[in-house]
Amino acid sequence: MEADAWSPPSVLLTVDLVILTLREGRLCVLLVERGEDPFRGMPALPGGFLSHDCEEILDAAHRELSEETALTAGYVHLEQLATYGAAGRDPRGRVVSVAHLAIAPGLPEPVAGTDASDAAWIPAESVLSGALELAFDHRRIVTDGIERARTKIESSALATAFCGELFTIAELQQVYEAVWGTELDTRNFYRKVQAVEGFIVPAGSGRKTTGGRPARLYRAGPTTVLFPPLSRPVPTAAEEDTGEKGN
Amino acid sequence: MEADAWSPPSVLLTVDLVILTLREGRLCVLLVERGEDPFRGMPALPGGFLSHDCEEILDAAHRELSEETALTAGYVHLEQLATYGAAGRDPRGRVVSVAHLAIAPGLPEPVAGTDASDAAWIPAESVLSGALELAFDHRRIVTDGIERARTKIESSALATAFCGELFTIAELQQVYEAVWGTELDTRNFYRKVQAVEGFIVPAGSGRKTTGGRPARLYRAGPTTVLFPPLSRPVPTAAEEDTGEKGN
DNA sequence: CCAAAAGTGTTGAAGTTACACCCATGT
DNA sequence: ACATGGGTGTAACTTCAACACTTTTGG
Repeated sequence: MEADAWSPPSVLLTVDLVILTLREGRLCVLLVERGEDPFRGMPALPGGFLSHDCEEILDAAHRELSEETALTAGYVHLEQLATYGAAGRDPRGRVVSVAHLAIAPGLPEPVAGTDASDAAWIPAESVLSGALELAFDHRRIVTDGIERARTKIESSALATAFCGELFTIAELQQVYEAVWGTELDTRNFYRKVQAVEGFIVPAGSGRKTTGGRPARLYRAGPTTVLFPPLSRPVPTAAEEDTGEKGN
Repeated sequence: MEADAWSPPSVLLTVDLVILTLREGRLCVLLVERGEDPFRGMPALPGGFLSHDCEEILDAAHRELSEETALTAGYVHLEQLATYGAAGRDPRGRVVSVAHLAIAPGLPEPVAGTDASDAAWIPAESVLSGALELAFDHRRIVTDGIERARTKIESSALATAFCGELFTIAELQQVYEAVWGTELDTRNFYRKVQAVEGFIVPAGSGRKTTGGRPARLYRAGPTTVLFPPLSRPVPTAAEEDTGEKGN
């Protein structure tokens, strides 16, 4: 844009993934232990450089996702989160990272990663509270990702991405409770969710497991925008610890 | 992350700006006519490459903003929007753009840009409707930026960024009506806005201009999150033209 | 006095919360 | 039968849209 002889600086581009899931009713994020030199041995988000010159950013995120989890790509929600490019964030030089948010149904396996030295599901609160130190600016990225999820499940069908193909309303409620860190009234939730046209649609039969009356099964419906939205309960007074309510 | 000899591909990084304002009650976006070769002569978003190796992305956005508008930097809202990096989006090579959203109070001057060949405020609907063809993927970026503004004024104090330091409630209402493309009830809006603690705070005296009872003046308050939110009226039936309601 | 815009009161409809209650299954 | 969780009804309360009405200015 200035003189002809001037040439613009180039940067290295990475994608990082905030992969969220529910394990035993708790919101968890996938972290890997870094095997390479900057921040070696420290937990970090899965991610990496673009693999070749013309790889699409979203494709790169999908590639990293399948490298880190054994997920049949169709059933995972993946969206761009934000871009982090502070000059000093990576000691190797100017590295700009396009962070993505992925939501996966609860994988039973702890996921022994193909690529990374070690991968593990870490409870979100461990990261939010600052108890666990992450490499680079990854704590900030996780915080932003969780905040995105928290606001987005209010008005979009994102919460169903935490469930498998078939789920009960109680399971869906657990998603909301885990992500928001609140408790909801089972009976009101039941109707509120069903009142949203096309959010969830019934599937055939019921199942029981938990030892009461068997619950009906649903699958995600065509609706992506929830109306009316499921609004997060207001924090009644001074209750703002690390995401959990006064326990 | 793979072999030691492999070196990751690098990309060129630009920032692009979706600068929104209100002019005569209409939502407008600032576009420049490109003077350089790719898409020369076509309208495009203001923006450009990072100026030097270690320039912060947000700083670059601020720099482009002040190059294009004569705004006293303190009074402009600026936030990251999203990153666009499709492989074929720029014929010059792999150029990744971090788009930003800026909200400015209505500038009276048509802004003869310092840097660009020509700059003009274009009504948002001209871009949304597709009537005007933009360079690169800039139409998409403008669409995303407007959508962001539309949803964000519901639950954040962003709308005040469209007004000057002092404004009347009627002026604030015009912001909502222009951005959403709907009409609102003056009297309900009046109370709803004041019911949000710390959203707007009164300033000294009143002014009249429009020839009725003079209105009280307000300034933006400390609150950034609006509770309860100002919810966008539901589209009653089949009314979804290009952002305007059936006129 | 009249027009025009600011600001206030009120009412009926709709939504939300809280909780009592019934239903269907395993043991 | 009874414990356990699924699902239904409903009354009290809150919020909201709609619109009549009063206030304050300029001409």
